[in-house]
Amino acid sequence: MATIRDVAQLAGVSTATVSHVVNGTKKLSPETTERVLRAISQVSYTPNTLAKSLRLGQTHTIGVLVEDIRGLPVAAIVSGISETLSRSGYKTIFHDLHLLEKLYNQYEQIGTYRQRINDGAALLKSSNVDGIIYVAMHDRHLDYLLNPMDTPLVYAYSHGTEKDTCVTYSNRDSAADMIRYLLNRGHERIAVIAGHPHSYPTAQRLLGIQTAMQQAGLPLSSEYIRYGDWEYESGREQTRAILRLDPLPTAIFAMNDLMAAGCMATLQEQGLRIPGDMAVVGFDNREIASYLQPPLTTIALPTPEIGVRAAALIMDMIGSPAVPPRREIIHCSIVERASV
Amino acid sequence: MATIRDVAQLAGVSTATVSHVVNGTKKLSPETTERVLRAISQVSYTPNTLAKSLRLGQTHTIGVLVEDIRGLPVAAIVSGISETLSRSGYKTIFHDLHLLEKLYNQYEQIGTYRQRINDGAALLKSSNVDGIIYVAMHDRHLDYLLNPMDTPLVYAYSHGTEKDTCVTYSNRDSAADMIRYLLNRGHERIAVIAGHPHSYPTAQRLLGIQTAMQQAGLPLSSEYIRYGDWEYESGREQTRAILRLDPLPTAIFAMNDLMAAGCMATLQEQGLRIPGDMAVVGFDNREIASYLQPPLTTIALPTPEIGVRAAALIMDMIGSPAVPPRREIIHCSIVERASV
DNA sequence: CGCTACATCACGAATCGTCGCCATTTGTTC
DNA sequence: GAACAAATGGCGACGATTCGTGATGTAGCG
Repeated sequence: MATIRDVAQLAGVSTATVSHVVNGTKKLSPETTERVLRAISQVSYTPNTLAKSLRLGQTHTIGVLVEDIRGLPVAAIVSGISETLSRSGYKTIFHDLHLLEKLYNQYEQIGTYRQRINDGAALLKSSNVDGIIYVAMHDRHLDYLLNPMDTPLVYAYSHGTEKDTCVTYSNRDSAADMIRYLLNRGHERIAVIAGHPHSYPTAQRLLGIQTAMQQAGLPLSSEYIRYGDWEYESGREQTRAILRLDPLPTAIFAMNDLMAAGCMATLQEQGLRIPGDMAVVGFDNREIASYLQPPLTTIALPTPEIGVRAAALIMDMIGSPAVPPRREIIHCSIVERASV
Repeated sequence: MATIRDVAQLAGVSTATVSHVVNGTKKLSPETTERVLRAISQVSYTPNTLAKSLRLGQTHTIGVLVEDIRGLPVAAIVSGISETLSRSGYKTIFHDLHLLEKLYNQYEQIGTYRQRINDGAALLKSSNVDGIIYVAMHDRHLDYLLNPMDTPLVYAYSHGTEKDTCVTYSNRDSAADMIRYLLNRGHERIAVIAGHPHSYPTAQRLLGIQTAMQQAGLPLSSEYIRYGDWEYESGREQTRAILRLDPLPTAIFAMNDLMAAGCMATLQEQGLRIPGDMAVVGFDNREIASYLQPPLTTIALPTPEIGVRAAALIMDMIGSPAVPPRREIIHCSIVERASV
């Protein structure tokens, strides 16, 4: 590999001059510039990033710390991050925490979680990244990224604490939007299959649902709210319970597509037609939503946008480290299919 | 940040000695070692990776060049790569080519594909990676990674040329396995919904299917082989065509889960029961397979293993660059569900 | 014409933090 | 006292940037 010295020698100038030509740091006479440029292309010189970084103390590299890339939203967010970063000449160093592994979910080895996260952050820091983006779907790990960072940090999807910069989506407003969508189509008795009762998204979405119902002057009886665990099977169970309600709702809002799928299967087993006898909507817009029969109307997570914004924010923070924390909340959109 | 010089000064030794303690490069007296170690923890010294890499010409970093992280198998492979790499102390620098974008599929801007891929490779090389893993689902871009690499290169999932090192899965044997599986359950008339007629996986899988049928001494009439385009809708179309066959097959083997889903939907619309009237199997084991009614029996891609092996190979190649190209083919397994 | 003043342009050398060759010191043994 | 082993230190190199400075040319002015 050719070095700056080779170029300097060939062009008959000093390395300083070559550096200035490459970086446009100083005005140089046209002839010199020309000569250097020719030399550069002759030996096909590329500046050594390592040397540059060592000297400058900047690597133009962002660490992306990821809960688990196998999580769909995570992959889509990383996609947005990666694109934005590389457009601006930043490199992405990727570290997967593998937090979705069955093993760890089962045993809830909190200590191990914390250790993995902090080790990951340490690894990234030891790679001299200019900033870190933490991408996680679950908020329960958030506390673990504890030690105050000297490196700029942005949370993508998850929230961090009030003092952190984050980019996420709106649980409340999206749920409210969906309710209004159903209301506009004449559904007044709406049952809800919520997620885990104590989880943050469940609470927020419920809030949005209540708000929207109240604004419409409609009651939301607690019998119409059933709690699942985000899994397919719980969608089935809760639907069976809903079918024992009297009067029956005309629409069911499941808080994710998996439970919506379970709901639809149960409904159809009972001989109910969708959307004729019962409308069903979901949340997440996972792949499965478009392949259900009928295709499911649901809420699309703004995953690429989250990535794009997170990348933009981290680059801002590197430019001016003293900016106050920002919290961006991106709106979700409703994907209309055929289940309403 | 503390440097090696700070440690040396505090411990009253030379930087060379500190270096030897840190890297275990030379035998040193226990007292000196002890003293240095204490100094290290006192100033909480961490070797500067950048300086080390510059000096040694090795970054302990692997570039992962990815077709598009939003592709499911790609994400799972990257997951395996990342885990294996970080276990061995390697860092992953990630570059997404975004090749799944609608825009580019529509216009087939070949020039742009090639440019993206080569730019990506150049970017990684300019980051001084020790090796590159190229992860792509489609083989049609393979030619584009043209310029002979001075950097070790492994293809994961896709194949490269004969002279390249790659890790992939077995199309032929897996398809043959699936046929035998059906045969063993008494199905003798098996229809196939293949992918694009000229694609590599289609050809290979067809080969496997023919072999297995021949070995069983059964005919495979060309009428029983229909070509789709890997998409859901084509699964529906080809199933309609299959239903006009006489005699009707007793099982349908779709070459991916999406087409299998379309197939099942059409079958059920026609009042056929699965697996009672017709067995259906797929290929890929995408998420959707487990949520179909009935859950789909299919072939699971060994995606994490591909990643793990690719990572292992690239590390081998860095250790001894002169090893001849290796081609590893990993077996797929059948995931039994309820559609047979 | 001769001298100073001032741009303009390019260079030298130090610096970033680490490692490894080679040399030197110290201690041991015959 | 020579020979040798063990332990440690000095110093340059990796490749690029940057500050201060020197060389050169030109204009202005008495």
